[in-house]
Amino acid sequence: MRQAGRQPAQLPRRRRGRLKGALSVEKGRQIMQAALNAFLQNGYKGTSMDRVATEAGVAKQTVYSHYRDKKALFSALVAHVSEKLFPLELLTVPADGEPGAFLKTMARSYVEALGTWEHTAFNRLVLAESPRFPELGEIYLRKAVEPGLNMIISYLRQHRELAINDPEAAGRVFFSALSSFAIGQEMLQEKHLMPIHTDRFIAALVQMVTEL
Amino acid sequence: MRQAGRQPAQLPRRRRGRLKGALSVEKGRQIMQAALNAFLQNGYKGTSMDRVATEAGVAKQTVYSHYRDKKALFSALVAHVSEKLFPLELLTVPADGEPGAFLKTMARSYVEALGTWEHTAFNRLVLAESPRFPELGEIYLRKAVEPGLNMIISYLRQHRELAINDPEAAGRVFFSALSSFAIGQEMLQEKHLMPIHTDRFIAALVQMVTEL
DNA sequence: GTCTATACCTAGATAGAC
DNA sequence: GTCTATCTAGGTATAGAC
Repeated sequence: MRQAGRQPAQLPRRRRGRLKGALSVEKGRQIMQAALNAFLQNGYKGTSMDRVATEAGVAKQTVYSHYRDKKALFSALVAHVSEKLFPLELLTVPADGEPGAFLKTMARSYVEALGTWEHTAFNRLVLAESPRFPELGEIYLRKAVEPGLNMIISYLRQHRELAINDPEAAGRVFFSALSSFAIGQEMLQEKHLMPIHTDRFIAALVQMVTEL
Repeated sequence: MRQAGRQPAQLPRRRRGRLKGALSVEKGRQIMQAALNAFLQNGYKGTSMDRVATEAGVAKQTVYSHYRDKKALFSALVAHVSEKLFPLELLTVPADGEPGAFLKTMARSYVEALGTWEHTAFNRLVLAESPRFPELGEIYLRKAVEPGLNMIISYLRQHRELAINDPEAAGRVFFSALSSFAIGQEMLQEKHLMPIHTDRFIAALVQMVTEL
């Protein structure tokens, strides 16, 4: 009797469940996309839940039905970005080839990847909010920094002909220089204020590493 | 007649002006100090004028009598910090000495200077707010980056025995690596998550520059 | 210049109908 | 789950007395 009220097998009116919730997954994506734009553009404090809801084209309460509060939305976004934004394809080490050429190619694609708007904005967000969200820094290091760093270190270690006596430290120097270059050029607009061509920077860096 | 109302020569009641405004300069310092702590700790949006006033031990309106609005206070703070925080003493080039030793010493003091809490917080603030306050990035580059960069470039250029064919690019690499190291270790807490000893990093970097 | 008090708004988060 | 409407706290900035 009571159970009949649920009409478990009848499927009235529409075929296949999620009658009103049919848009749920889609709205979830809209919310995440809106949050992405908003947080990357305006930072954590500068982003309001109102704005996220409006830009996602949903009511604010819908955002709150997907995420407990603002912090939860932000955490979900960080996890999402960390998954999507750092493709590890370019970290594959080719079987052979001249080290200088490989390092230049690798450096160029790294700088290019870091130079996109999304990467720049995300890096900015991580640096800005890491004291308030300590897990941010760790996620960033583990997902974005460490893989590339380990790759370059193992590469330098394998190529004995480079005669590098501390590959780990050398790898860090290499990686640090590239990061700082990309960050400076994009985040601080050095590209306009004190520009230097990417190829020239990379050439100098690679020369230092290879011609020890 | 009308002018007599101003009592220009009489000095009634107390000697030498600023009767109630006697604390004005002192309060100004308190406000700037409070603003410094607040902005460096919590960022622009995260800092309220209420909090600045409270921590300065003055009324909010007093803050507004010193600065037109929040943006003006922030700008004044940036100018203040840029003046105070970057001592150029350590940028003096010694007459002679072995290049490797000099570069190591210079790198060490640079990293040490960047490693203080105030520098870290200020760097964070600049990176976080530069899209909303474009002048921030420029001030930072002109005051904090360019002097040191120019020093190292001219040093590398003068020491022909290092056989560096592009001193400007090499200087940038040197500086970038140091900045990124300092930023990573402090701002992202790499010192805890993927630590490397400063001396080891610097040794590798200097070796790259000197043993081309 | 400095204070107390307040106007006005936007923020995050919730209530209740559907 | 989704919407409209609303609560409450805290934000920037101002008014007016002293």
